Amino acid sequence: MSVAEQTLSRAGSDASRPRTQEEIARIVGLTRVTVNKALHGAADVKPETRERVLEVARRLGYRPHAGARAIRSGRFGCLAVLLGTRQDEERLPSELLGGMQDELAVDDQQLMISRLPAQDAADASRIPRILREWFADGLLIHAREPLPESAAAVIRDAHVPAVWLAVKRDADCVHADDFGAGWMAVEHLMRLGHRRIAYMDTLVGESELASAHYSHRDRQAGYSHAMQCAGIDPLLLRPGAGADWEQRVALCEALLAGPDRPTALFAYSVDATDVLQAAAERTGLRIPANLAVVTVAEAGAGLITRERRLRWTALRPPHAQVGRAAVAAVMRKIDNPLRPLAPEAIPYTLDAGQTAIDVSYHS
Amino acid sequence: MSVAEQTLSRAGSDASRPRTQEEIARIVGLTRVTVNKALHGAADVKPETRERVLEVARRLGYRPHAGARAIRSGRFGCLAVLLGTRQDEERLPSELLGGMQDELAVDDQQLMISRLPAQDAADASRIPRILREWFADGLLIHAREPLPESAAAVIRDAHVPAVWLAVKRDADCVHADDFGAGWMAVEHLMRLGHRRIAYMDTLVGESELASAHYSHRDRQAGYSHAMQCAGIDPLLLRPGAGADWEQRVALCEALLAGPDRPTALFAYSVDATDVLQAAAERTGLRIPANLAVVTVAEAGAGLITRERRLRWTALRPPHAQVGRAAVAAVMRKIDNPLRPLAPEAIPYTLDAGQTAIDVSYHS
DNA sequence: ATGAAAGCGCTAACAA
DNA sequence: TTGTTAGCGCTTTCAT
Repeated sequence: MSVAEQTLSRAGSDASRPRTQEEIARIVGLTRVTVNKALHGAADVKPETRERVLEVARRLGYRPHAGARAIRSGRFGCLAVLLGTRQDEERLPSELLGGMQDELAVDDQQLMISRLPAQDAADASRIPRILREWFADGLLIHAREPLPESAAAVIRDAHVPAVWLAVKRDADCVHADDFGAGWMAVEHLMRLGHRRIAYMDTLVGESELASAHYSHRDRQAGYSHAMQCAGIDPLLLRPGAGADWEQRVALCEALLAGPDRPTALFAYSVDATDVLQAAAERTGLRIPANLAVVTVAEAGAGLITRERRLRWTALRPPHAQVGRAAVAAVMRKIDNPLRPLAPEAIPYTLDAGQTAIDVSYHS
Repeated sequence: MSVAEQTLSRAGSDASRPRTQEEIARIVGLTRVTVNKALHGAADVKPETRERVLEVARRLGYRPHAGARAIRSGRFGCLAVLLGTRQDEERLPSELLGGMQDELAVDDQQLMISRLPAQDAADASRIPRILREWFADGLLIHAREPLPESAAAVIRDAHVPAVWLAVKRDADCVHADDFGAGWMAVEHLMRLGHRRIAYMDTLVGESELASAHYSHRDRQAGYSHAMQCAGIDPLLLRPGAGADWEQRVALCEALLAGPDRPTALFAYSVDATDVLQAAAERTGLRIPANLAVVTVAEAGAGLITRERRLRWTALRPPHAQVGRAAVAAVMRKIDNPLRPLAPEAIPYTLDAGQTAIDVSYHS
């Protein structure tokens, strides 16, 4: 197809058509090869020639074609995040994304985002292109629950270096250290002199625990381990998903009303602190004057408004670090695809906040 | 380079090496051409041959090389989101992402996510690859504030079809209808019989209004217009960014304590409702029994806990629709790059919630 | 029903 | 200092 024909067939779209080294070459009166060298700053191109080439390239808005590069180099310079379809999988915490971007920037890599089909897709056309085609050098899989078998199979068959996020596996995964979170919460509270420390998880009941996200088991395990190391019996509150608001508050209330009530509590999530706040109010207890509270919460979580706009004492999920580590892991896996990577557990960080004070200040 | 050498130089990485039609052809004993046809289900390939090809392709984990495709077709089948670096630009609301993905799925397109460099980057190497190379067919720019000039220039020079999100421009933009939001809030409250309706924006002061995000001006303008249409004077509360928490509450308190205090209030954001709640409590007013409140809030925003866990009466930002519309717009622009697209303003939706009741029920 | 030839844009090796 | 040749993986056109 001649240039004239090209221009004709894409009438009007001229400005946004990719310019090629060939085009530059024609204008400057050189060959593609010399143009290429000039663009790459090769030593054996006359400086003056180089200038002319760069000038024309700039004028034309020339940009190298990533597809052509990918063919030659064997690398796209691009990773892909694969999102699950459950609500907590579909949403990518912005700090996680930020952490990924930070690490990606180190190697000047790009990021694609793709979503797994909602229904278990036997229908091949609904599988995202990122899995059907060779488009990214590696995969970051963000799915807290096991993937539908069809999807898992496609990923296996694609033979792409992949690392899993927020999941515990034998290898090739990066996740937050939830056992450590439980331990840290107890450690912090014990340093403040607390001994009777309870643990509450309002999201997952005892019966669903085995099949729930690992963090529910691990935070509790970390908590229990720390308690037992101190020679104290764990005190677990797990209303279960079946319990409604009133039942949950009542259960919590019963705990707080008892004679040897806990002086401190570690909450799985802010969801639990809502229940706790309601129960505390009913029993006339105040946070933190009568009850120390440590929870797990994003930095953006609300204040505890009931009292005096206090900031929660909280363990912050290490989203950014998980993102960075995961990207770094895939990059390593791209260089050496066959070697399994040891799982990485990234520690939470403690925000001392204002809802856990020394037990000696309790009234 | 021979196949043997290739295998050697990438020793160990064999499983994750892209397989080519050439490889399939060698195994099946055909040419690339026939293999290609078979893979595309061409009519002139013997069904039995086709089967053999597909079988080998599956066994090898063959996936077409997106780069090669892009070269031939002139399309990557991929859009890119460009994020600004301010905090509210860097974070992509998950519903916005979801909406984009929904629309992208229609045309089986991929999505890349890239970030503009933090400092105004004269340093060309810090410009994201998505702008330096030809990698995406179109751009979605998510930047509430004007971009640094260097970045804007690069985008212009790249000659990529681009649509702007959450910004008002003469053309090629998709944003929420904030004027409409102001209007809707007043309309809803007036239907409930309210007349004395105040407006409060705690984030941006009078002096910064002109340079702030358009939504601050538009929501107020929509509110004011609706009030004036009803023949009522607008009642504006805009403490300004300089005011601290106490000053903001005090200002609000003064308003609520007055003799002809408003019976309803429209808040720019939940930030304002925090102030409002504090002021209401001090003046002994209850929401919604004595004061109707409409705010703008994400679906995930907290409940108003102070009273009885009520859900805010709120205008929901149409993130998903904005995402869909923006993607659809870029796709149109890719087909016809020169033609400017008329700006699209997507309406908010009202969640009736529980914090605005009929004025006749007020006590 | 199958294949030969050509070309997309880029680049490395090797002349000239 | 510049150019020739070749090839990456895929696809279209035109033989055979």
